Amino acid sequence: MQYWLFKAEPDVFGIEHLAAQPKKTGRWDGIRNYQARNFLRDQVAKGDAVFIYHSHCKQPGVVGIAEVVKAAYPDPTQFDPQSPYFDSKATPDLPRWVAVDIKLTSQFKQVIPLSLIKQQTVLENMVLLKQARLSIQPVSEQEWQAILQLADN
DNA sequence: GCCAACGTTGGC
DNA sequence: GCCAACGTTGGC
Repeated sequence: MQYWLFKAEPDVFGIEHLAAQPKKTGRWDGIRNYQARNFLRDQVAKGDAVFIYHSHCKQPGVVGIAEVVKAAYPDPTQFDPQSPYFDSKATPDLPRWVAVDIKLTSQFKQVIPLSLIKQQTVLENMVLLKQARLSIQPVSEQEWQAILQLADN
């Protein structure tokens, strides 16, 4: 089993939206970056554990944990002209982008803020800190445990 | 809202 | 294939 961090903008689709889905399970779609896509398509597997991270908001940080319940499949939004994620170069025969389904398993009482993560020596090599703009990224087991210890519950 | 970092596009 | 122009991300 592998660990991941998925970024979300809470104004668009954040942990609150996921929590409001039936069975707290929803589609993680709209990923339009090749490096993130490759992780999602080739490595993210059913049963993997995911930190949900809120970016572009007042208090950026890790807000909860989800589990991958369905591995990569073609992201339907790429075929939908009404969707902001529509891609005219993608076809059902040659899909370009993928989505996964995740189920919310834990919502932290308090955000684990980026500012706190930055203070941890064990976390200084996190992809989150090294490569700021990657929206799907691997997390090592050591990093996973260190962040869990920062959770207030 | 600003701006640095970095990804993508397209002319040549 | 290079690289300038442009667009997006995301912390602050």
